[in-house]
This record gives sequence, structure tokens and C-alpha cells, in this order.
Amino acid sequence: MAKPPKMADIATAAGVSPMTVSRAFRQNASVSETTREKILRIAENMGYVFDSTASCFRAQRTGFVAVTIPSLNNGNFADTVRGLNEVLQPAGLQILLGYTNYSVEEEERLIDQLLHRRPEGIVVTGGRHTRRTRRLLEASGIPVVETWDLPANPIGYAVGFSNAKAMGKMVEHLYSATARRLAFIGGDDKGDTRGADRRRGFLSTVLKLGLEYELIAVGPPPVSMREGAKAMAELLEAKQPVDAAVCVSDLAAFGALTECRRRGISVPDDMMIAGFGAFDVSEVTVPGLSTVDAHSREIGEEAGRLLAALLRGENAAGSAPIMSHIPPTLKISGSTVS
Amino acid sequence: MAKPPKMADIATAAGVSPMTVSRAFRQNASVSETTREKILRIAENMGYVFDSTASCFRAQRTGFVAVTIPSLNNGNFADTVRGLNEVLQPAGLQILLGYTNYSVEEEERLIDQLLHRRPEGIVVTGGRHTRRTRRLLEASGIPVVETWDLPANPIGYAVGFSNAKAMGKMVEHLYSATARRLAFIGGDDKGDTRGADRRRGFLSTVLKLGLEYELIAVGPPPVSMREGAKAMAELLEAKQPVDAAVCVSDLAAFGALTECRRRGISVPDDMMIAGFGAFDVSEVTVPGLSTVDAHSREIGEEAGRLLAALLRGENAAGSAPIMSHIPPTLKISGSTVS
DNA sequence: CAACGCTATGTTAACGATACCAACGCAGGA
DNA sequence: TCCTGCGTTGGTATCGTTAACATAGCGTTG
Repeated sequence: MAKPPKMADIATAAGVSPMTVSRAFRQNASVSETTREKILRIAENMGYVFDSTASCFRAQRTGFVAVTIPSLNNGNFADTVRGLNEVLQPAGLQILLGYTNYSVEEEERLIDQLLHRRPEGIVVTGGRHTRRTRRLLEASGIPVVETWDLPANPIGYAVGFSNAKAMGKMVEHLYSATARRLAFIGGDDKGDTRGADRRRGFLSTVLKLGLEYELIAVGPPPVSMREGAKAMAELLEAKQPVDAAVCVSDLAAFGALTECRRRGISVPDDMMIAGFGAFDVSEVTVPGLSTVDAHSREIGEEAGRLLAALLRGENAAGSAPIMSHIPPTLKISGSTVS
Repeated sequence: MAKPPKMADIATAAGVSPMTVSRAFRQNASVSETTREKILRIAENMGYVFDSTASCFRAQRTGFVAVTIPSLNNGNFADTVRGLNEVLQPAGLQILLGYTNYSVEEEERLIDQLLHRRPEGIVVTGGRHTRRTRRLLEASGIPVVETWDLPANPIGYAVGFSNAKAMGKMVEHLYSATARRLAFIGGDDKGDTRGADRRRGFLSTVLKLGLEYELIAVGPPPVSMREGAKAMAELLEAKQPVDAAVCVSDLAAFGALTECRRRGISVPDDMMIAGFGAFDVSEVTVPGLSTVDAHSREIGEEAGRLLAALLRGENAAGSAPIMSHIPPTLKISGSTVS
């Protein structure tokens, strides 16, 4: 036989109907244990490979969950995907991953394409999308989970937190640590809506506290370590020095910290530095980096649990909350207090 | 109409046959431009969503490429996936990603499952697998690309380099920089075959050069920054101090560097430190981290190009080499030379 | 002007699994 | 003995699309 065997071939070899073979490959199907073992043995011997393509098509269930993130090259999103996978994999769900590259237009293209694959659920990053994206998602008829944000008007479910408020808390901490003139180091607003929200939180809080401030935009997201260093260099060479730099992410903060060290600027005495994201690096720098732990992985786990429950058919109960708040934690370390 | 529309519904609405609708959704099908536009317009209005599930099933082409990596939480592998995606996405191929968690048994389970989805090609990390994995891959009938290694006996194609030789070059560099007693900081051999290869390269080269050495295994991979710091602490407190530490990855190296700084040990004068992987962090530390740039992203791009060409049907020519060598680059910086 | 080639479209029959319903055998109670 | 209930197995139709082949229309050419 040149062609690879199909279920019917296994059925013939085992002397049963194709239907029984089909059942033997499923978890909760009523087949006698002896028959199942015999079928599986024969299938293995004949080199049979189950065809999910046909199965998904006929059963109208793909076992796919579509996931879009801005970039894989960011430990936070990678952690969220890890958390998702840890929950979805055991539930028999396969992630279809796509990268938006911090662009809502790219996100639209991506989601349009991913929906063709008939996912049973979709997890997107952030709460801001193009109008067509929103329409596509609403019309898809599958559970939609927005993460890393708590949109005012969610499409379906949301798992996240307020980036603005989280950043506000960090500013308040710096204020209490005697900072009076603060800088925000971030990327361009365009695209990175979380970065924009953090900036907004920074701004509203410094204004509320009546502090002086400065905003530095280094370019398109993501902001790299090197760009953080450059931004700090700019700050240090300015006429009006600041006493604290709040960074859109730990990567930028690490770059800024390194630049201070290179120039012999004492952190936190001459310059406080705060990051965002609780990346691994924040725990190893000297001094340690004060940061906001958004609990990236738990966001993924929670979104995964939510989806898994919904796909098990627990949506009818309406027990799952629309919005799931994962409160961020302020992690204070040596870069803001001595 | 409660049910979502299918091609036949669009065909009826447009007054053409389903076949013509099918052709309208493809790139290189012979449909008049006016008919195509009309069909696409009607489809958009009716909220039609193309069903790849059925299409893949009937056409016996899924457009999937399966990819297994040890962990997403590693910038190098994330870069390789990024490179892959950059090439495969435009070719209309969708990546199915799986994580082996540095375990060949987990890899077997994963590959078995991924093959059910009928991918058209598969990219795996490393060249060591269980016997059954190898058998499954060989029997799959699809192109297999092993990456991050150049196995002596490849399954199909390979895109990578010799981890052992690359590490050997780093040892030679340290030797020329006057290091005479070297330590290797890595994880357990079990599972992380690339780490094991690097250790092997370290060992054979120090022996060849007649140097003294020490091997430190900190635990299961991946080795974190903190574990690197702990390992360095151990080295510094030992009776027999070393003058250089070679780390299995930049993350460990960064931790080691930080520990030296914390204790006021001068790098590179009192201790040279070398990493592996050219992670972002290596460029921002003070001093900069000497490392091996494996060109993670290019490995992915090359593997992607190879697969895309094979799937376009260019395999007949036999023009593609079985082994594609991506030579690593030594990036020397302040952590090993002053 | 017949024969040809080319493009645009239609017709039919699958791709390989499973949902759905029916039926069979067997144990246990009336 | 017959009937009921349960666990196991089989038969049939079908999921939505496209490969393969057929055909209609139309301009070209010797």
C-alpha cells in the first residue's frame, strides 16, 4: 500500500467498523478496553497517523485558540503565552500564534486570517482595535478575551489591569521617596497602546501632585535597552536635570541605569529609576530595579482558564465575570530607595 | 438565515457557481476581475468567512508548519521563531508552535500530536531525539529541518552550527587573553543538548591547551541570571580561584558579572566572563559581555527559506543543501579584554 | 471560414472523519 | 419466560471546499 492508511484500513485490519476505530482514538467513547487496545496496536503497527484535519472538519471543532501578541521578543508577552499554553495544552487546545508588531492595522490583517482557521476562542493583547477588527471579532461568534488591559467597552471578556493606574502608583511611590522633577521615557504613542496608557498615568499623576516633568519619546516600540541608555544620556546632559526617570519598561530602565553607572551618577541618590514589567533583569541589576509586576504569566493562565471553561460549555451559567482584574504589584528595590 | 453563510450561499447571491466563488478567493485562479470583485463584495456584505478547515481538508494542504522549541522564555529561540515567521507568513504558511521544555520525551509527545494536524513541514530544535521521534519524523513524509545544531546523521535538513566548536573558539580567545584557569557555568546535561555540546567544546579545548578547569552545574536548564550569580559566588569563595568563567548563556554570564560587581571584583582584570547567545543584555552591561552570536534569527530565516522553497516544489532539483551552516561570530567586549 | 488556442465558467465527485440513530447481546428483575 | 436497561458496535449521511474534467465563448490565423 503506497498511500498512508486511513481509519477504514485500520477497521478492515481489525475486523471492526470505522466508527469503532474512531471511538478507540477518543477519550470518553464507549469502546471495550480489549477492542481499543487491539485497534491502537494495529494502528501503531500500520503506521497510522490520526488526521485531525478531517476530524476537525467533520466535528466542526478545531481545538484551536487564536492568540495575537505585539511581539515574541518581549519576555512579558512570552510569559503570557506560556501561561496560556500551560492551561490550554492539557485541555487539548492548540494555540495559533500571531504577531501584530505593535500595529492595529497588522492586527486586523492577522485576526482576519486567523479566523479562517475556525478557532474556538481568541485572545488578543490590549483593548484598542480598528473598527473592522472589532466587527470581525463580534461577528465571529466565539469567545474573545482581551488581555493586558481592562477596556471601558470590552468586546467579550477581559483579563488585565489598568496600565495608567499602575504607573500612577509608581509615580506616587517616587514622590514619597522625595522625587520632585520626573521624566517619562517611552516610545511613540502610535501602536503601543499600553505604553500610551502608562504615559497617561504618569502624566495625570505628576499633574495631580503638582510635580515638574518631562516626556521623552525615543521612537517606535518596543523601546530597547540601548534606547533607554540614550534617553538617560539626554536627560543627564539637559540643563534642567530631573531626579527620577520612569520608564515604559524594564528594558529601557536597565539601559538608563547602565548609562548612569557609566557616568558615575549615583542611583538612587542622584537619580531614581523605575521600570515596568518585572522582567528577570530587574532582579539582578545593582541596585535592583523598582518595577511594576503585571503578573504576565497569570494573565495568560487566567485567560486560558476562562476560555477552557467557556469551551467546556460553562458559559451558560454566566458564572465567569466579564472582567477579570489581575492587580499589578509594585516591586520596590534599590533603584528608587536607598 | 441563522447559520453563517457558506460558499454556496455566496454563489447563489452572486449568480455564479460555487466553484467560481472558490476561485475568487484564490490568488492565481482564472476569474475575470469584474466577477471576482463582485463576489468579494457580496461575500464581505454577507459576513462570509472563508473556511480553511474545509479547504485544507479537501485540498490536502494545510499550510501549517510545525515548530518545536525548548522554551519561549529564551530570547534566542524567540528570535529563531521570529525569523521563521517572517519568511513563512508571506508564503501563506502558519506556524504551529510547541514547547518541549528541554525534554526529549516531551518533544516526542509534542511531535506526535503536531503531526496529527498534517503540517507540510516541521522545524525542530537540536539534533538529538528519542528513537520514536526520529521514526515518526522519517515516516511523516514531510521535510524536516533540525536547527541550532549540525547533527552527524540528520533526519532531513539541518540549519545550524557546532555548539562545541563555537565554545572552543571562545576558550581559545580567553587563553590568548591570558586566562589560565577556567570555569564552565552551565546547567545539567540532561535535556539541554546544546548546553551539553557547549560544555563538551569547553572541556576538549581546555584539555587541548593544557589548562586547569572547573565545571559547575547549577541545575536543570534554562540557567537563569540568578543561578549565574550564585555560581559565581561559589567560584569566588572557593580556595582555588579561577581567572575566567565561561557561561552556557548570556543570562548566566550577566548574573555572574553582577555578582562580581557586587563584591567589587574587577572584570576583566580579576575575572574574565564570557557568555553565549548575544542576547540584548550583552550589549548594555558594563563592561560589555563577550559572547558568541549564533545568529538566532538568521537560523530561523534560513530554515524558513529552505522550507518555503521545498514546499514550492523546488525539492526535485536537489539544489538545497542538506546542511546549512550558519557560522557563529565571536563578539569580544570588555568582560574579557581591557 | 474552419480549426485552433485561450480564458472564464460549470458539473461531479470526492477528501477522511464523525454525528446521529439503530441494533445487538447480555444481565437482572418481574 | 419475557421485558427492560445498559454498554458496545454498526450503517448512513454529511461537514464545506476544491481537483479534475468538461464546456461555452471568442478572438486569431493560415
